[in-house]
Formats: sequence, structure tokens, C-alpha cells
Amino acid sequence: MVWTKRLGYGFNGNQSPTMLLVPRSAKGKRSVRKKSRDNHTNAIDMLATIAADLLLESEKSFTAQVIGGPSNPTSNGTLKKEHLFEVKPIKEEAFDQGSCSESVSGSNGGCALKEHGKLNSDVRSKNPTQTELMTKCSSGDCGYPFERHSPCYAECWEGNLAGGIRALNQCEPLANRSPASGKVLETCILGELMQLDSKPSALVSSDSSVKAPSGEDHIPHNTSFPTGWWEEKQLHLDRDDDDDDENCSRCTHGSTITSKVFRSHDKQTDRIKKLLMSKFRKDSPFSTNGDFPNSVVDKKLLFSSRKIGYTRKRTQRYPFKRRKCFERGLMSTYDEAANFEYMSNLPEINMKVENFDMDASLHEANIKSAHITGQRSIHESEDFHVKLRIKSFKVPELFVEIPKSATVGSLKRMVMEAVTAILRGGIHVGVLLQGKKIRDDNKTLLQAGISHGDKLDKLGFILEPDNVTLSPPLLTNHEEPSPLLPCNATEPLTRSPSATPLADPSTIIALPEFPNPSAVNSPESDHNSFHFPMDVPLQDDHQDETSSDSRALVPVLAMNMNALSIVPIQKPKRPEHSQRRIRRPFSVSEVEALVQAVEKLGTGRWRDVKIRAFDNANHRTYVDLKDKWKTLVHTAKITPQQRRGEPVPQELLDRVLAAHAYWSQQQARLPTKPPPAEDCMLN
DNA sequence: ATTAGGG
DNA sequence: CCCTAAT
Repeated sequence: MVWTKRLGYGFNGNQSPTMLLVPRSAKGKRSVRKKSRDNHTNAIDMLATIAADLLLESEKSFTAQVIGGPSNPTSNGTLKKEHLFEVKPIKEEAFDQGSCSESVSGSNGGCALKEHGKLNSDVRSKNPTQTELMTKCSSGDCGYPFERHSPCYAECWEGNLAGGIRALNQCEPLANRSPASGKVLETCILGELMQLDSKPSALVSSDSSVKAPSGEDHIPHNTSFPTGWWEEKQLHLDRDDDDDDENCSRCTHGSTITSKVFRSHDKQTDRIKKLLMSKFRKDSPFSTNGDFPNSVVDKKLLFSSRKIGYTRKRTQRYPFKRRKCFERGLMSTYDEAANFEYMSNLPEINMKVENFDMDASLHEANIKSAHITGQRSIHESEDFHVKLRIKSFKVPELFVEIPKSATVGSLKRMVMEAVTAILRGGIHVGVLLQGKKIRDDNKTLLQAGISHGDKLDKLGFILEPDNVTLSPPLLTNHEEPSPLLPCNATEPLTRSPSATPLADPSTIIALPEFPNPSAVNSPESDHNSFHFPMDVPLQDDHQDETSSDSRALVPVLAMNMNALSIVPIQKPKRPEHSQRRIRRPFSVSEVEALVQAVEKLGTGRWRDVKIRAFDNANHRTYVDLKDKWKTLVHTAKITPQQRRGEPVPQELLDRVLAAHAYWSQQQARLPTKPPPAEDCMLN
């Protein structure tokens, strides 16, 4: 699968870059992209390339760190393409972008980012657990736990956006938030949907004339979330996102297009809204306090949330699309650490937890006696059961950058798009125990230490974006929809024979609609293969690691929003098509046909060659034929020992050489005028 | 859409 | 095979 990260850079007004994008026009673009695609990209290389080749010629001192990536990083320290980087200049002063007030008056959301960044930086530097975070933030201006509120963040947003996002950051004393703060979630989600601006977005039209600051670049994204079931629900108004070479032109010309998209999106939104609202009304575990949600409801809830994301997946342009027109855009990033703010607004899951309390000594002694806690007894089986209360899942952090002139509705859309972008990339669950990520899926809870009551308090779950692609076996056929797993997804989770106790459906309930893992393996898949949460052993690393491990998908340490940062976007471009085509080596007979056609037609008429010799071979494009010819010529020139694959008869290779020579000569002879169609070296 | 080349 | 610039 082709991996891509959308990198980009933007400016806060006329100030320093805050985000790094790799513009299409950048000199080093290619190498960056290449490197990015390489399986084992060295972070320093990446950094150096970016720093040297791209935007900041004068700033060549950068540091890079991994801020996220596969949960099973290679143990050799190299980085995989899925890893997320943050790159920032060593000299941070150079990127000072001014104070909050400046931003408010003259720029855009930079203030929020900055302040937010500061705050996060503060807490992140300790690689804190949630508890620590809350403590930390409680001492801030706000006085409320950071869990759900970042005063600076909210403040700035209010300043910049006239309160547009205030609802998302409502400050609420912890005590007032009943069970697991579910209420806030409800408010936010509902609020989002209900208030979605139904206007075609003045923002777009007004800004569409704004000249894009720079090109942008895509790298095909490797991530392919299983597509299928939701697609039928989509409104096919969206253009293919792949041919993204267009500048603002598309947006500019296409104000109608844009409007359409938005309108339809609004319809869609309405539907979702209704759906969600009914769901909430009926099922919401958050409607009353003291009433803990049960797992079933939770599943439904999450399901709904995710559904939103998927459903909207195609109807919504990826933020960056419009970004070019806005001259600003939305950056989303994954910062699984310390993002409680956002977390509180997303598929947060709150589960009532039964009591549980395991006696460590019993475990260690491996005694197989049932242990009764509270009212419920443990199974008489060999294992004790651990009951967990998942107060919340962390979800990736988002950063939004949007013009002051933007409407609140558009802001909401952007946020939603960002959410969608992340969700559609797929997520899995990470488990943290006392801040340490448990990476070995094969460990038993006992081995991992998830058994003692005291430790369970420090058990954390985290929703992590999948940085890997689901292999396309069932997608090669582009038409076969992925099975939609039922939301009462207990079964998919237990399918794996290697499932650990964690996969017990009674404890893990938050992963409703992952595809059947058995369906995502393909011969083509490699280490990038999708790992179904919890039941596939990690290959490279069986050691627990602290979250500060650079290979872990974890907190951004001391993240400074002024810093130049590369923010990968979870934007799998047209997932249904972006898969690298399966490799299909040419058979000898195909080579024969190709050679014959080229002998006849020459080397500059691949379309004709295609029609002539491969008209019925749908998978062979004229580009393929051209490429094959290229390799054939090369093959013919090297020694047989150097050749690989199915050997091509020397006779054919000789003909290749002869034809190549002949047509090269023809081409040299008539550079501008190709030989007549009837011409043929064999004539 | 095709062609031509680099990756 | 992919990605693109250039036609």
C-alpha cells in the first residue's frame, strides 16, 4: 500500500510557519516523498531533507522526533513510513509567532494553537498519565481538570472565533459532571450536528479567490480503511481526491461544486443528526447522572459516532482541499497523549465498571480459585476475570486553523472533517498501564500487571489511529463491500484464537466495526498488515515501553506549537483506488506479444501497442507496456545471472534489443516526425 | 489521454 | 509499478 502523509506548511498570517507542508513545488519534494514512502525512513534523513530542501533554507538545524506511529515499531530504531514525526527548529526563537493577542487581532487561530501547545507542552513533558494531567491542570487558571478543559485553549478560541468552539470546551467542574462526563459528550456531539451550518458556506465562496500560499503535496496514503458498507450511503458529489494537482482553480471555478457538496453534506448531516439524536434520546447513557451506561449502550454510541465519520467520509472534502482556498486550513494530528480536550468531544466511552479486585498473591501463586469481589463471582475457570472500567478513551488531537472570517458552521464542519479523517483511517485501541504502553498483545493481563485493583486505576485505553492499511484482498475487486460488523460486536473480538483475556468481550466493548481480521490478510500484505487490536501479536517488540519511547505512538514531548511541525494527515486518498496495483509479472507469451507489437509499431506508440497486443488485457495499461519494454531492454542488456523472475527466452531478448536499436535509430532520424503507422522494422 | 522518464 | 511533467 502506498503510504502517504500529507505534509504541508502554512503561515499564520505573515508570521512564521507553524505547520510544515511539503509543497508541490518544493525542490526537495520528491526526495522527501520518496523517503517518506520508503519503508524504513530515517527520521534524520527526513528532517534533513525537509530542512535543507524545503521551506527554510536558512534554518537547517532541526530536531525530529516521532510523535506517533505503529504500535509495533521496529526494534532496530528505524522508522517506518507510518510513523508520525514532529520536526522543529532547534532555534525556536526564530519561529516565534507572537503573542496571543497578536493572533487575535491580526492572524488567525495561531493563538489557540500556541496556547494550547504551551499547555500541552507543559503537561506532556512529563509524559503524564491522565491522572497527572488532571492534577496538573487543576492548578491552572481554570481550576478545572484538564481532562476536559484547557482554559487557554478555550480562551483563545473564543477570542478568535467568537466563541465558535466554546461549546466544545466548556468548563465544567469535575464534580458537576456526572458519571464519566458523558453529558458533555452528548452536548458536544449533538451540538455539532444540530448547529451545523446549512448555508453553502460563505467562507468558501468568499475565500475561494484567495490565492493559495503554496502548493501542496500528496503522498498517496497507504492507509485504506475497509471500504464498502458505508459507501452506498454516500453522496457521490465528491471528486476523486487523488488528482489533487489542481490549485485553487478547482475551488475557484467550482463554487458551485463546493456549494453542492456542502448542501448535500447538509442533507447527510440531517440524516445523521436525526439518527444520532434518536439514538441519544433512547440510548444515551449520559442523559442522567448516576446512571452508568452499560456496555451495550456504549457500543451503540460509539457505533453511531463512527458511523458519522464514515458516512461523511466522502461527502466531505478533506479539509486541505479547501485549505488551499482558505489559505488556511485544518491540521489534524495525532497526539494520543495528553489530549483530553478533544477526547472529551469524541467517541468517548464511558463504562460503568463493576468492581473487581484481584488479589495479587493469589495470582502470583497461580491459584485457581475463584475470587469473589462484590456481588459477582469469578468464573470457575482457570482464569480470574478482571473487570475494567474504562472511563474514557483518548483520541487523537486535532488542530484547527481557520480564518477569522470563517463561520462557526464552517468551523464545525472542519472539526467534523478532521474527526472523520481520523476515524476513517481506522483506529485501534492501545492500553496503557501507569503511563506505560503495553505493547505485547500476547501478554496475559496477569503478566502485564493488569490484575491488581490498585493498578487498574491506572489503566488507560487510548484510541489510536491506524497507521497501516488494511490489505486489499477483498478490495482488489473494488466492489465487494466490507462486511459491516454488527454493533454488538462481541463476536469479532473473540475470533482470534490467540486472543488474550483482554479480548474478552465483556471487558472490551468499544470496537464495534472493525473488519474481520481474518479478511484483511493478503499475500500482498507485509509488516504493514493491519493488526487487529489485541489479538495479533506484535512482531517486533514484546517489551513494554514507556510512552516516551520514540517509537511509541505517544505524547509529543514539549511540543511547541511555534515549532515547525510536520503534521501527518490521516487522509487516505480515495482508499478504494489508491492501493498499489498488484504486481503481475509479464508472462513469456505476453513478452512475446509485446515484442512483436513493438517490432511492428515502434517504441513511441504505446497506446497502439496496447490496442494491438493487449487490448483485452485490462490490467496492462500502455504505461505498463512501456515500462515493461523498458525493463526488457534492460534485461536484455544484463547478464542472465543478473536477471530475475521468470526467464525470458534469449531469442525474445535479442529481438528486444534489435527492435530497440532499430526504433531508436528511427527516432533519431526523425525526431519530430514519427514513422508512418505502416512502418515496421520488419518490413 | 498519452508519452517519456525518473523513481 | 508509481508519479509526473509535458504534450
